[in-house]
Amino acid sequence: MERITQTKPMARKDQIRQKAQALFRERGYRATSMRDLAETLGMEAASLYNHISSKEELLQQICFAMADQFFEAVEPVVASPLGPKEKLRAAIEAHLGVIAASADASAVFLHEWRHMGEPFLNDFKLMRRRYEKMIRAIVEEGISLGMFRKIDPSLVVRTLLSGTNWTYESYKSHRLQGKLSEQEISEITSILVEGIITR
Amino acid sequence: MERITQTKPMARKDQIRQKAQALFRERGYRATSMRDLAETLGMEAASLYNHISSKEELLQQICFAMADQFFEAVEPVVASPLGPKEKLRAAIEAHLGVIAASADASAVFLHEWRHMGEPFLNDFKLMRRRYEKMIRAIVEEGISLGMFRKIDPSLVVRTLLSGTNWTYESYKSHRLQGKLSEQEISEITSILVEGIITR
DNA sequence: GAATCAAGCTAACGACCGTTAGTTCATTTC
DNA sequence: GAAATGAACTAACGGTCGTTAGCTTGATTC
Repeated sequence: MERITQTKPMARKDQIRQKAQALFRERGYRATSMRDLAETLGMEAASLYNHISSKEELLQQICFAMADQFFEAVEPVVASPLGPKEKLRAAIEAHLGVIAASADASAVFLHEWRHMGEPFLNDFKLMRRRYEKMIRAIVEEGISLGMFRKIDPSLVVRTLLSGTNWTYESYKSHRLQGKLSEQEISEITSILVEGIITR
Repeated sequence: MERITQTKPMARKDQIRQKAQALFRERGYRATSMRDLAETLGMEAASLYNHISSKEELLQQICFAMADQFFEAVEPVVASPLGPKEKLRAAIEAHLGVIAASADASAVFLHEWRHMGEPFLNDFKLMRRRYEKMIRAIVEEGISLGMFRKIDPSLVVRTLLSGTNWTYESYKSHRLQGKLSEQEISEITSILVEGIITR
């Protein structure tokens, strides 16, 4: 029988990562100690190092895994044949969908990335610039077709993305409370997109 | 001759507060040590305690001073006789003006408040709720007059405020670079407000 | 010119930090 | 059943943290 690699071996590490996401989100990376993290997992701090190699590795994996998720959700939208208005709307809904699917990790991605060391920090900044550039391209196309108002596209993109960045607050880990409905996600998108459409 | 109280005595403490704002913003509260702060001021960490009583006192004063500034800027707008649309626009421009005037402290206000201890933390949360309620009243009035789209007002307010919260990034301390112009502030406001107006 | 005082200094405290070393023990593998 | 492995443990390391105590010094006050 062939070996099915890493079905159970990964389980414990994933538990650690999940708790780390929750704690890094709630208290911040620097204010979360390895002893705190271990305690929520019912183990000693030193035991964590059977599964991970450092605290910062946890942060890196959380941040870059989320980056991948955002790209995987938005890139297909950008490549689609939609018009600028529908494309921008779909891109923002995709962005919001990723946050909704991984609220804890998204909060870490949005606020704790700066505590990574080099060279990861620089990689992260470059990645984020690439992400904004991708969305900016939609805005620029919309402007050149006269469908969007003539406003500095990078200013527009920052305002759009920033306007979505509170939404993870609606998803307290493990709880149903406050979860945003499909309609609410659609409304947030609408507020942001309608603001830049020519009338 | 009458004593003019605290013209120079406050100078050093204000220097400390200003450097603390810059460091707390750049590195985060927990990642900034009192020794870091002292070094940027050319003194030893212990000497700071001739002027302040604790690290957390610095954070509290920064956060609550900014809260005062936001209220002082926006409350007159709310009390004014403007219609909902103009009132909301003026409120957001006032909010952006406060951020522009104190970028470092605004960044701390927006991101580092959670590191305050009780009871200050709870006071802060109540204050913020009051601020959002104040702006929500404008939105609710606009909706009831049919001038704004029928969208959950607290969702609207969170999106509006969140959409402004990236702007401090344009103001690197002590540098002219990237400063937002009056027109850009007006454009950001326009994006956000136009998105909720009925058409 | 003596006294006061603001504002710096050095030294150090106890607490906590991330991490390593070495051990134990149950489970899995051959 | 012996050997190997995974995953936990205890103990401890060197470092940094916020903060305090006590001292020095130069300027100000009376």
